[in-house]
Amino acid sequence: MSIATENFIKAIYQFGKTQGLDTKPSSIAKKLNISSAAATDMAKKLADKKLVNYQKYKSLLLTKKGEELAVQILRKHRIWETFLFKHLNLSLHEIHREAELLEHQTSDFLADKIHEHLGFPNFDPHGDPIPSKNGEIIDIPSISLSNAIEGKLYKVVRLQSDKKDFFDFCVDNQLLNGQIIKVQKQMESTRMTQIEVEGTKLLLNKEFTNIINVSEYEVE
Amino acid sequence: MSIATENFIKAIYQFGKTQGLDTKPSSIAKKLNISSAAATDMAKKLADKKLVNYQKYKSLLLTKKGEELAVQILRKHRIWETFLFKHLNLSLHEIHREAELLEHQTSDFLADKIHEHLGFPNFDPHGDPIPSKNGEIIDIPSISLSNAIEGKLYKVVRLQSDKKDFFDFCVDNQLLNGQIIKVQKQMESTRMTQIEVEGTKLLLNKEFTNIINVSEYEVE
DNA sequence: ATAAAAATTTAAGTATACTTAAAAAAATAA
DNA sequence: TTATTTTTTTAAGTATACTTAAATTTTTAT
Repeated sequence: MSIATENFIKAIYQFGKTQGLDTKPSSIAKKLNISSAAATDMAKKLADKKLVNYQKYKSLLLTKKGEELAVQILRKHRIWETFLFKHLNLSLHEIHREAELLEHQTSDFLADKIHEHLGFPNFDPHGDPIPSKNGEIIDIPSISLSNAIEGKLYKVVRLQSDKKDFFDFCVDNQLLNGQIIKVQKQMESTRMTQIEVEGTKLLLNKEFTNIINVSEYEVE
Repeated sequence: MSIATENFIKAIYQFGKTQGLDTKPSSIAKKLNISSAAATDMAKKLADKKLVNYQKYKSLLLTKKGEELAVQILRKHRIWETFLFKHLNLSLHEIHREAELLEHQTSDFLADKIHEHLGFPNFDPHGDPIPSKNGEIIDIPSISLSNAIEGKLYKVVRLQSDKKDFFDFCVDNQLLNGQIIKVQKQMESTRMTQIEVEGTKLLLNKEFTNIINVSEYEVE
């Protein structure tokens, strides 16, 4: 499978499955920086290969085969991220950038070796689950910080972004995986969220809160 | 630079520089499992990009720019090999296979990080030098085992092959980098070499001795 | 419901990286 | 030295992965 194909399949999977976004060819095109025409073209080719169900003017759907492929690419991506973070001390932003390249040239054999070397982790440094060899994905229920309830305590469980600015801000403000935070105010009109992290007040806009996933924190 | 381009440039470099072999398009084609026509085609394109000097019916020569590119790919290859050998315990055969893929998707940034993590080694597990960032290559003078002199002691300094059978044989017989061996007989007619390794006599044909490089061992 | 706007697809064309088959040049052998 | 063999190149064609521009379909707004 070519790199272009893998990235296309991956984009459909991520938009559809994990982000609940539209998977029309044009949406995928935007994500991959190619023209809509190129995306339609690719969609048809992938339909020939039974990786995608394609119907004119409709959203793209992965077949079972297509989804299995996507999950294995994701597995390699997240194994690399975990490795680069733990052993080479790269930042959350850097690991994504490098894993994005390496994932396409990683044999199943090598992915398994690295996973073993890491001690078979189930989550990557972003808090995203590492799919198993047979494609199982552990789901830790979490909600977007933008939907959290005022006054409650939450634990940060996922930081889903590939933007350097975002990660720099998170690191600077201790907004990292596992961190306990308190949601102080959800401001409906401005769609901003006020939280408290280690005694510091932070006012976050929706761009940020959409990307931070949290789970309710039960005080023992 | 595409993967095809990188592999082409690398093949010219290795045939010409380190193996003293012919670098006509057809030789490169054989190595890369493509047709001669495709190789001629590629040679012209690389000439346009000033990576190769191309003259009809002549051997291919890398320009300065082409050689610099080849050396940096080699650097990434050997950094990966060293890493996969040291940290993931892959065999000499496996590291080559995986590095062959990873080298093309490795940023300069990542290569440097891995190199640093390894403690800036100068040689890979095959005994081949890791080029520096500015392209310098340490040359340890060595000769092919096929040219070694009867009765003398030698140290194995390089195992240059990418074949599993070869490495399995070397491992089984302690023919590894750093190993001290004694050359007992060079048989002119059959072109075989008899050596002694840790008390065991081995009779090696030219296919093997060509690939094993040794340097004279001075007894203290 | 229909016209205008927006999105999507089709069509035509390009670059890369190949293929096979033919033509041309170089190497070799009588 | 000339003919034959071998090698290399050229020519024509294919698949992938794109592009822009035109045509078509869908969506939205009135």
